[in-house]
Amino acid sequence: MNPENFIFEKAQEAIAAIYNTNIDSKLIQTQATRKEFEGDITLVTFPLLKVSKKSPEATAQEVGEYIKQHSNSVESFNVVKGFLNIKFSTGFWQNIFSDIYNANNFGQLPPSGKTIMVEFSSPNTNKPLHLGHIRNNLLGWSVARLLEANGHNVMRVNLVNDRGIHICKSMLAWQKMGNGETPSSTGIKGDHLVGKYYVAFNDELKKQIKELTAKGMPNDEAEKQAPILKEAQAMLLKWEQGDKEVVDLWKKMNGWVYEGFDKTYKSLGISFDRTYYESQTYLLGKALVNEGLKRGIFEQHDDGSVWCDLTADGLDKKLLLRGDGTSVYMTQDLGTAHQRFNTYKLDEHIYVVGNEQNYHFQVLKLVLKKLGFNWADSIYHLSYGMVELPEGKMKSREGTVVDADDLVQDMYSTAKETSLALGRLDDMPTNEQEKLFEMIGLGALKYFIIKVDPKKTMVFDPKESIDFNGNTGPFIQYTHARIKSILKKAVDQGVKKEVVSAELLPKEIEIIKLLNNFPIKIKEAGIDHSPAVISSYAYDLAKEFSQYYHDTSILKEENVAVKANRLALIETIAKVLTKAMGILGISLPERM
RNA sequence: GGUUCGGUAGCUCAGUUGGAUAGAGCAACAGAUUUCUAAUCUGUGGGUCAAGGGUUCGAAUCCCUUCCGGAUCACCA
Repeated sequence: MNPENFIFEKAQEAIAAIYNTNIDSKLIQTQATRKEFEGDITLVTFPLLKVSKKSPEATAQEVGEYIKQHSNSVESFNVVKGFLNIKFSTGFWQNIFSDIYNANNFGQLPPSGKTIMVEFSSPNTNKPLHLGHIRNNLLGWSVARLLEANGHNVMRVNLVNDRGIHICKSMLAWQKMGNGETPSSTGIKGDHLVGKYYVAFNDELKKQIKELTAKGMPNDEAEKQAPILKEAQAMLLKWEQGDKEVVDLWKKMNGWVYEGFDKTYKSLGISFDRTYYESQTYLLGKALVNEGLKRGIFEQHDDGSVWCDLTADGLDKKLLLRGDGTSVYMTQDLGTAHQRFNTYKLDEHIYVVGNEQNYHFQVLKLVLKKLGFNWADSIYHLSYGMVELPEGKMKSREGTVVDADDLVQDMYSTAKETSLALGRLDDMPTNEQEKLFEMIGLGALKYFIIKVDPKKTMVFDPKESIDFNGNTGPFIQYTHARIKSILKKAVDQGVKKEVVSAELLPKEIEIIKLLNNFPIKIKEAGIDHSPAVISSYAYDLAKEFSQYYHDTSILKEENVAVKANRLALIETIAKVLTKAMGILGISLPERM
């Protein structure tokens, strides 16, 4: 029995008995008792005054007395202003503790039967991943884990933007000045090599624009007339016509990029159930639009282009098909959403995409709704803010973009340095050490990013994120490792661990409360799609343990029963921490 | 300008359906340790919750206005 449920029932019972009336269950408001007062849970009596027709204090007193008399789980109660603080008996907490200790896979909610698709990452194949992508990937990944903990069947998908003018830019630059360079001939990672030529293209473009304006051409005209841009556009046309030479080059260079991406994903601990490519999906949605046009939902302009009028909904008119019949971004997204909901019978579809596309998703849902698809309401845009550096925004032009691979490497090096300096890993084989440094470095990075509310613009300070103290991933990892080590020692000593009916310290009750909250937190976080809830929970739990351990050196305890109880408690903490760390993606290798 | 999301300690961030004296970490200062891993723990200082008004027993939280910042408003994706 949960404390909340208990009070909920008892309070209703009490009010029915004392005031002879049934009240709306919404009026029963509980909260955890604040630390400065005695008690475990608090009933707020202000909403009850209408029924009791008495002062807050008197009402609290009456309800408290009733509950105390009619339950042996309540040890005592006190009244402060309008707040009724109730303290449970030790036995009550022991029961809860015992239930959690014996539960299998605590924190894993029962199967919901729902299938949820999470689309995230969605890179372009013309340049390597950077810090912004990292936020996207980490969010997508942990939301997927979180939803799995909620019992849903989750599909992780990636939609790679592998076509379009920007890809042709890299291709053209490589053709012109690449001298046949390949990742293997240069030793450069494929995505970085292609990115290099994307930059080269832009440099050349800038140069040509400058030359044209020097000859007297207006700037905006020059931007359109630059020969290299014309060439890129011609290349795109050739690609669309299936020109063999262009398509082969496209395949070759994209192949390099995919190899590079695979490495980056692997280093982040991320994978997908399915990868979609825009080159294969960009024609989807046309039929949908044409059907909508036939049904009079959309309108056609004189040039043949098709639009959806959303002005009645406070938005603008949105283009769905160009005059020449070719599709735009929106067309494709309409089509892929339709296809995915049909194929996989999705109950929900989450898109992890930056907040610069808020408008796009607003329109997407609205247009689908207009087409009569009720599942449009099951689309959720998990929108996240930009990542900035302490010195300001990242700007590719100024070279202040933080590259994903560099960052992961940096985190690894720092983790290694710090860990080795402590000199406790001397007996660990080198390959295990490497694995460990990876997870610590990555744990720092992941936790630092996930703990921030997604919709906020965040500042990423590399120095702060690799701190190992305080509210950080490594602190949680370390605490977890510490508990494991204590438990191992206990096993070596042949000490028992079991839940026994011993007296509980206040700190222990606090920990049991926290543990008991875990499934509630999972559910709450799942509804909001917010893994940040889990990160702060994990930190609280780790911190509680640290304080607890500091106060009660467990292995030194002489009373056998108390010792067994304490070991059972910290084993439960480890269990919950393991689950939480799994959701955050910061689990350590077993050995540690 | 329209739409939209933010603004909480010096810095980075929490803050539950509106509840009691708004919390962590970092940084600063002062302490603790016969421990399993000190990557720890305790304490101190630090706040006009952007500003003003409203709703009510009660507001960082809900409503309105203003100020500041981001994003967006393409036949790009």
